[in-house]
Amino acid sequence: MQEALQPACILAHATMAKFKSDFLNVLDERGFVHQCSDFAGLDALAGKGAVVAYVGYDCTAPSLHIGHLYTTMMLHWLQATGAGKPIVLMGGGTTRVGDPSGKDETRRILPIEQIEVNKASMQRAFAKFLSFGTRRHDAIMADNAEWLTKLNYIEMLRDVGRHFSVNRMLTMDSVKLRLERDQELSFIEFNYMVLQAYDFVELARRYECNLQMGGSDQWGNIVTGVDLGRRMGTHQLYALTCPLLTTASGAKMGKTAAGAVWLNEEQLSAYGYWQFWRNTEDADVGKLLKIYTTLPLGEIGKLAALQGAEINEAKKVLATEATALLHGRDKAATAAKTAQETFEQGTLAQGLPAVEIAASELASGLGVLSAFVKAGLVKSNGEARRQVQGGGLRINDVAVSDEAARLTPQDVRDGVIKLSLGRKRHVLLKVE
RNA sequence: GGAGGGGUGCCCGAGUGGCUAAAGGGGACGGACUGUAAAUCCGUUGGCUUCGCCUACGUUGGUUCGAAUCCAACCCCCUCCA
Repeated sequence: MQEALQPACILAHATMAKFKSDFLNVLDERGFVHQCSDFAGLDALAGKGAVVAYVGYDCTAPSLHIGHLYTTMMLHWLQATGAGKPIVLMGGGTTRVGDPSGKDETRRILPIEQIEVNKASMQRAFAKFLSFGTRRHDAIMADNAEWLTKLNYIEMLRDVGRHFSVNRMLTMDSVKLRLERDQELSFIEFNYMVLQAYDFVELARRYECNLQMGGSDQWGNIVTGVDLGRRMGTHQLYALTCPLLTTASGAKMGKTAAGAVWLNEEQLSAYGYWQFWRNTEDADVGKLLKIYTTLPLGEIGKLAALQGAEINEAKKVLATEATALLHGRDKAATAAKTAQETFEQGTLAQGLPAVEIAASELASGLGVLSAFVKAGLVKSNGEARRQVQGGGLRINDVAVSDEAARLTPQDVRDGVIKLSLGRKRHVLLKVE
């Protein structure tokens, strides 16, 4: 991962390609490849445009986040390089069971209604990155609830269960870790990999799917599916995983003060999304440009090579390009403009997130503490009070020193009052 | 079913009757320094109408002037035995 950031390596691809197919070359050069069950075999399929690849997404939240987007971009390149057909598999069935991979604790079992709500809401983002339809390489969407919920237990055990060795399952990382740490692994979770393996076979039969992609923590589950396919007589199946994404300083990618970096606008505004990318660490810019934008590698190489403060330009490109892919060029440009006005010119940007308040509320004098709570910048008056003591709150760019102060109509500038927490987080109070 | 160990704040983890809104660490947030970066240093980290009050140490009761700390019952987890 680190080496991939060196300009020399980025340029290397121009002279000698590692694979025959554009698909694998692009994935490899852009940092999507961790492990593959058979590079040569997959390369040949890709070369013929005969790959049918799926990625499964469990419906555990109301929106996709940038962790999911990593693998969605693999499907994107599958389509973009003409290597094959993407299948988005919604885990309407598997989410009812819960994947233990990479988790220390048993996942809360979600109510079915919740899963359905999440599924509907998560699905929306895919169309931004994949083109769906009925032609050969058009993406399709499937839901494993369709077949998993109809399974009959005894039949399942006889047809599928007999191909699984418990001895081997116990050696898989997802299981082994729990056992070694004396952590509970319930039977329902233990069955997750069986269902995921079966999904692969089912997709192979229904749609001639021949490749499953996923994060490196899915390797065990995926190759179990490849194996099951062989035993159950499908065509040859392949496994391909991408590396675990961490920031250069070792933290998990994709967390902000407000939680995960969501793709749906209801969870995170286009401006908030832009800001996330703008605030990445220097050392990650090249890596993220390759994964989350579709800019040509040559251009990325130049941007990532910028030194010192100049790398900020690369971060702006990253933010705008990544936001444009998801929310469109216009919203990305607006977010960039809002950021420029706010941070570079220090002027009042109307594009900042806004919260409405009634004029009457202001007329009678609104306490600063509750104003910040209303704006959603702090959770309680107590937190606001502490932030005042630490010098973290500003009104119209002037630090708040008196926690008993009140906002009045005199504080309104151009119809709004600008509240800030720290240097970066701003909310406008819009007077109705 | 029997014996033992354990359940503490976002997480880990100290704490065996008042000095405990609870040590220490992690994480998170804020400040300083910067480049809306990293690293570093400093501060904050239950709620409220904040010199005070309220709610908190698995649950429910009890002892006591006073309990996270003692007692009882119950729930859950772990280990060994059956």
